[in-house]
Amino acid sequence: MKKDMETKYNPKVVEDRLYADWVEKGYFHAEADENKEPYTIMIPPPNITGRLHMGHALNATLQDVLIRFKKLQGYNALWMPGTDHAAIATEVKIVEKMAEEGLTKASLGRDAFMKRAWQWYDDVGGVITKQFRKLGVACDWQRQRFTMDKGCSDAVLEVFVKLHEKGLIYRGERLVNWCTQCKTSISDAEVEHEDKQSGFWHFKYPIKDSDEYVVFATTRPETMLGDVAIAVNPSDERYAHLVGKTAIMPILGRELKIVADEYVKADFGTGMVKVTPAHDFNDFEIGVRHDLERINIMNDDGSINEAGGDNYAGLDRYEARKKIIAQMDDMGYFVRKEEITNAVGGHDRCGSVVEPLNKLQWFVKMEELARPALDAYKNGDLNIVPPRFGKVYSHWLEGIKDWCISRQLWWGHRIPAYHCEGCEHIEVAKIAPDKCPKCGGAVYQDEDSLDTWFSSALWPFSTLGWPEKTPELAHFYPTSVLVTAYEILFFWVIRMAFAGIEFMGELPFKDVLLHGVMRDDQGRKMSKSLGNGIDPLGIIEEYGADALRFSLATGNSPGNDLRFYIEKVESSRNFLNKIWNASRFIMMNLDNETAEATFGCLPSELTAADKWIISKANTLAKEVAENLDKYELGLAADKAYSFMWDEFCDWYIEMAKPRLYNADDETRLAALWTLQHILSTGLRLLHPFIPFITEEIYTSFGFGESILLADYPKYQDELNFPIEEGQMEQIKEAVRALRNMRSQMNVPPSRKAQTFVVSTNVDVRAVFEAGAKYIKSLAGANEVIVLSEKVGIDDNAVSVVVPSAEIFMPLAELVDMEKERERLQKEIKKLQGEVDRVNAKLNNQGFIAKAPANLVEEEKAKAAKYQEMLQVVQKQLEGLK
RNA sequence: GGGAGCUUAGCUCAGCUGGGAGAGCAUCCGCCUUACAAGCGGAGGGUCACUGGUUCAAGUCCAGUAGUUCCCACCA
Repeated sequence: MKKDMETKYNPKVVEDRLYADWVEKGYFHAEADENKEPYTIMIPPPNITGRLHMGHALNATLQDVLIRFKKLQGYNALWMPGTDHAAIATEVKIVEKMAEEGLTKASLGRDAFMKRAWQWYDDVGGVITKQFRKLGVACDWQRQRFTMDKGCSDAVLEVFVKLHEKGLIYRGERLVNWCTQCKTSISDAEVEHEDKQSGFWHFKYPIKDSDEYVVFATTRPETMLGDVAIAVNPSDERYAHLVGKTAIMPILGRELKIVADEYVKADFGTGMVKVTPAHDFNDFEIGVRHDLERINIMNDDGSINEAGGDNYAGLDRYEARKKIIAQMDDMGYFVRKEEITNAVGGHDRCGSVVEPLNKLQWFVKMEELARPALDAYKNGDLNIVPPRFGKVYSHWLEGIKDWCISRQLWWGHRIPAYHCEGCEHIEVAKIAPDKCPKCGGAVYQDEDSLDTWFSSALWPFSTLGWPEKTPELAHFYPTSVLVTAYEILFFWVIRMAFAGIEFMGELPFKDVLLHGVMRDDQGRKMSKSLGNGIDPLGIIEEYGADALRFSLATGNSPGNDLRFYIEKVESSRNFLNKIWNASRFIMMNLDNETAEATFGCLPSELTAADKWIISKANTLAKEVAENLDKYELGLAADKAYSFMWDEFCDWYIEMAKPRLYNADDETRLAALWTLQHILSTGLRLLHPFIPFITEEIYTSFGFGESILLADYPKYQDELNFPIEEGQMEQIKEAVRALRNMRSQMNVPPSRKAQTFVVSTNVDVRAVFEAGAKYIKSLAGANEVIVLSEKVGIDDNAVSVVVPSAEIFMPLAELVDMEKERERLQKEIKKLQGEVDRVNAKLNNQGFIAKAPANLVEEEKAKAAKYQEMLQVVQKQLEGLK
């Protein structure tokens, strides 16, 4: 059992070995078992194109803390891992790679492209999950899934067909957000609006058979090629006479209806709006109301098509813009240019400006699906942490528009719709029909694929086997908590919520824990484009996964962004080393015999110090578990940290030393027992945060086969020792006071002195008799004499006061009486401050009358205590004079 | 145009249901005390952005102001 331990903890030699061991022993694997209570987390599946970044590290750490915590608590804990096919992101990468070889999608063809894409998946799709393992995540890798694997794809088909049957999926011509670079439609959630400085060009169009003009302004002059009308507000008297007349778009000579529509604001701009139904969402609506033609003037790549006329066809949209301005100017129809800032939509993947284009696309009707997801939140069935994001959730659902789910991509789930070549019929089915069920004509599958979030929305149940009724699905669904960044709320959380309700009949998770995004040390969001990301793998290489994890889990609260500081990792590393060395110390003092002897149950000869630390650990266990259950991971970690370092290492271990070093001490075994008990408790409490080092130490001591098989510490009444806690606090206070005094008086640590404790209280004297050894070892006393009155003590001894006792340390030759007076005066000032503050409270009639009785009593006790201490110090000062 | 967050020690941040302001890092002083110098002991440092309100009591609850960050939004 006894092992030699290095003076410094070296994660490198530990982490990979332990992780392989955990996986091999199947500790992360969970089977459906109706006799156990499940605890389930579905990982937010990382993109297969991705590389591990700090955001993953944060996200994974939080989930791992929760999973390990619940596992130790005895739950049947399942953390389901997997990856996302990331339709656009992946396809873009593959296309880029192909371009290097001079290939294009068109030249390769769909089948060959897909073959290539799957090859790429086989080659690199597993990289990200390998990287996750370095973090120590307790994922059930046997159950790893991929959004495009057979099961998940079946679920996608099932959902598509079912929603279609219910009439919730439809195909229609609508304006969609179109990325001219990726040449696909994208959803509203994928558009990022950014305020940009933009030209605001004013033009006039002549009115037919009149010498009047309509004057309007636009930020996108190229869309004038698609103008079909001019609109004014119906109540705008200035233009009432124009309604019904016809304006002329001079470049194309097209006739434009002048219509009245409420959408137009009379007091903005000129009060006249050009209407381009095929290229603007509002104009589209106006067009519907007034039955206007939709003239599409743009190709998929953003260039102008033949509808724009011979002079413009083929020109890029921005070239066309310049040319139109110039031509309108030449023709005398340009009025002026202003500058305004307006929100320009860009594609969140490639950044290029999104064009609203009129396209035939597939949509999910959202209203009916959104309502129950909204109700679930309003009923309180969905607990969002922190709660403020609940408003964001409900606001988004309330204003939700139909979801454009078709993408003009090949990498993804191809839409299970089959078009008849003969009639107009479209057959939606899981299995491709041989021929058209209507007319018997040949059919071909729809070319489009689905938005990547369509499959992610099903993740909580598709990964458990749905639509099959598997035991896993019955046992592990709904999941316990979803942990993700608040950025993903719209994309994913909301869609999982309504998909879960629709297909499983209940929400896919009870709690949603939202965390912030990672920022660099200057507060900038870590991003690829800024190049300010810090590689978690590099940090792990240098400091270990535990240090990284601990630094991510502490000092942070849900929903708040987190700055990455290497100093914080270092301080976490130092903490690990502290635990390591404390363990090493205990190990050094154990031999085979004592280890065996101290292994049993609670020994009867526990001292006050033992009971004090046992009691503290007992309370800690309760608090840490409570914090974790409330997702206060940072608080939980902080508490465990300060207990292990400040209480256990700095006080208890130091107190145990004299007992350990004295072979004759009859409480020696009790100390060894307590050291191990506390160490074991602390390791188990900390294990969710720092799994590797805790496992390494736990097994080195032979506490068990694996800490993963251990029980989480539980609060036990019989381990609660309030009296001993009070006694030890008194000893600690005396030690602190003496140390403080010695430091202020510049007494070298090597200078030991006789120490007298004087108290009229017999119980207090007993406490100090028992605690004498601690005052000796911790406060530089070579002898401690406990007295009931001050006799036989050098008048020039320096003194400190603690509640109910006075302590003297004769340091004659070292003491500067002037300094001592100053010190005592300072002490008096401090105590006087306390007395004043407490008295102010007690003199407040409102406080006495309305504050809780126990609080008033406490304050009274404090008043008495400080008053007494103050008098004692004052007497000491007088004694010096 | 809506909505939300943040403002606490030099820096980065905690502070749960209101009851004597905390941590880490940094700074200063003293220590190679046989687990650990990635350490030990001690110290300094904050009118908790501002104003008002509720309360016996406010960093904490409410209202407003300022600065700052973010999200949503079709003002051409």
